Amino acid sequence: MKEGPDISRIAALVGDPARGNMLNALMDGRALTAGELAVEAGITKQTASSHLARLMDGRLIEREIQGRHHYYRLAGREVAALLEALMRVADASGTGRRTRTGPKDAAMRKARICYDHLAGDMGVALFDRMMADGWLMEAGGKLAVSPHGWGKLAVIGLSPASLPKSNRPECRTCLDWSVRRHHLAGSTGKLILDQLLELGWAQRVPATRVIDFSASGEQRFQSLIS
Amino acid sequence: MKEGPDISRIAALVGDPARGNMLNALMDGRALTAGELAVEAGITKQTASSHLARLMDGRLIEREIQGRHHYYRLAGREVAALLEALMRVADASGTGRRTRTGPKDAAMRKARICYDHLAGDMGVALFDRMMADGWLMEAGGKLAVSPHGWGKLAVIGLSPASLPKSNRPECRTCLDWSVRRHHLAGSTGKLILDQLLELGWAQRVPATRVIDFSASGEQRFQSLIS
DNA sequence: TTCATGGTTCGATCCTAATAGAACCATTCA
DNA sequence: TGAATGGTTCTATTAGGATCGAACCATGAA
Repeated sequence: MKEGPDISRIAALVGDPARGNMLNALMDGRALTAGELAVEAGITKQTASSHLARLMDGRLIEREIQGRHHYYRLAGREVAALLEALMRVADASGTGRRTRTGPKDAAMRKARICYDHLAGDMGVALFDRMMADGWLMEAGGKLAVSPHGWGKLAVIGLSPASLPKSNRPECRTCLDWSVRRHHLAGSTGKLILDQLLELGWAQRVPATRVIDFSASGEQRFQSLIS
Repeated sequence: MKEGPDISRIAALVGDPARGNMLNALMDGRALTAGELAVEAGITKQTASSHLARLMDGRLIEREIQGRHHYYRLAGREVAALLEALMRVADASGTGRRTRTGPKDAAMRKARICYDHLAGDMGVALFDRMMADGWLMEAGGKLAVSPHGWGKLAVIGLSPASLPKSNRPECRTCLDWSVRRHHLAGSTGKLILDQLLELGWAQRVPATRVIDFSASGEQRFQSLIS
């Protein structure tokens, strides 16, 4: 009776601290090399290689080989969503025992990248506004940006033509780890974040998932959603 | 460097097959005794007791003691959501290697209980209809049943007075493991499922999470959402 | 070719944690 | 009170897997 449900097979993969660190490092959607991931996890490259092979086997990550560099990335949104769900439970579980919320932690709660879209307080605030003001609409069982919504998004230079041609859902919701409410994911979520960075309203803090808004950028963002 | 992110601490708890089986058994929202969980996991009661202590420590489950019986249940919706997220990834990961979808599996995909609300094809179909036909509305940043929605729900004997007095969110969405789209959770989700069982349109299949609709029950359910 | 760099494979070691036997505690019932 | 049942604690055993040293393979540069 060593079979068990498949959920344990997956959970055990994330359950090792070294692999957890690796997956965490990949949460910003970028692809990292095996060596970088080894450093990230604080282990030697041999050990890292073994872990990466197991993660590949479990289809949690994907590999892209370029020359002698092997780049690894998360296998998809489902995996990112799983990691956020874990953080949410870990956050609830950890309260009361060691809630040492450092300064970087505060920045993470305010605004961060979640796979490829905006999360944290500001991500949730944006989504709230979109829902309350009818930026989104129901179309064929799926959620999409309404004409009114596109009118608003035109302010930051976006139009329906900006959407990539793919079968990826236009709008999705993603449950926020820190705020515990939904924010916007899907291709529109990615589109908006990309544009915020493009406009210089905010920038990524290297080696973290933090999104740092400039003073004027945050001001403009606030006026956009008010 | 044996610290690692907290996500690994939680994932490792689910990562053991015995604990995974236990949590899986608790996914139907009921509370089970330590002995029942031991049988469910195929281990002795001593071992089960040790596992349950660890799950308690990680705040994944809660205990309620009644006489000599110790009842365990999932600690909350977040935990149930985590397990569904795991199933979703496990499902995607497992395809291609052993997709032995048995008959019970088909029933699970059609209709099942997810913590305390309806999931599967029928749960998603209900939620789609609710969204498309304006059964829900935005109120103070939260989702709630609209007057029109209550009119529809009156058909199965529900009214706003049916809602329990609690601070639990009235409506929430839960990402469906099998269909990979949202279905309705929250107190309204529980309310509806309870009523469907009460009316005899469907019943639970013992020892599983399957919800079995009667022929006439399914027919009436379909006419409700069409 | 030769050397340096980035990754993987192999083998040996070591440590954690899952497991069950035995004993113990608490509650219910006769 | 004593017997039966449900759970927990303690202990020793055992197995799986995380780890790294060493060797090996592939790519790119000199």
